[in-house]
Amino acid sequence: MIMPARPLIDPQGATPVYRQVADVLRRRIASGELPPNRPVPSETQLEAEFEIARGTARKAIAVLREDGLVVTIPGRGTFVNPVD
Amino acid sequence: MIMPARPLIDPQGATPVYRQVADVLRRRIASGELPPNRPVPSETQLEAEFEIARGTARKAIAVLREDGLVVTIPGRGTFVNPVD
DNA sequence: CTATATTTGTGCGTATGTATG
DNA sequence: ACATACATACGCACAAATATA
Repeated sequence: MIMPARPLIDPQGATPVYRQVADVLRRRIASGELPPNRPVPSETQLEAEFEIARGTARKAIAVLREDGLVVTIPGRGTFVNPVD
Repeated sequence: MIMPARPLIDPQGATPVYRQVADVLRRRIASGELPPNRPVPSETQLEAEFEIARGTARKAIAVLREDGLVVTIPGRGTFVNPVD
């Protein structure tokens, strides 16, 4: 039996896992679940929640950063952008 | 001369270094060498003792924390759980 | 109150090895 | 060959919490 340990992610899907994770976070930002100036889950937390490798978590965050949705502050974390 | 700088750890072994370190600490807890409410060696100390990277030390501690053997307090340290 | 040291938290960058599509 | 992903491990820097001088 294959356990669907990752409800929101489809590892077999056409879109890469890191994009799927980025999309989930994007939705949380859009919905207000992750409000401006609040930290996005850390790489470690993303690892645990989505059961992904650290590199994949970082890649997901990088997507949001490139889209200007979040800003990363070294040593502190990644935060939802107040602008927009 | 090859220095056996890591007596208790085998970097080439089948089990990951962070698990081996966790096992060493687990034994120290079980034996009473690390009694309840006493601090486990800090990440820096584990780095020095086992000659590992800090990330590896953190992962070893994380294993013990997931097993409920220790509790970590930011800014203070990680302590052997009194329960059990 | 300030300053310093210690410890944990977080992130960045890199590297190696394995596996899959 | 290449991209994706996982797992492991190294090293470095900055931030925050705590404790102490």
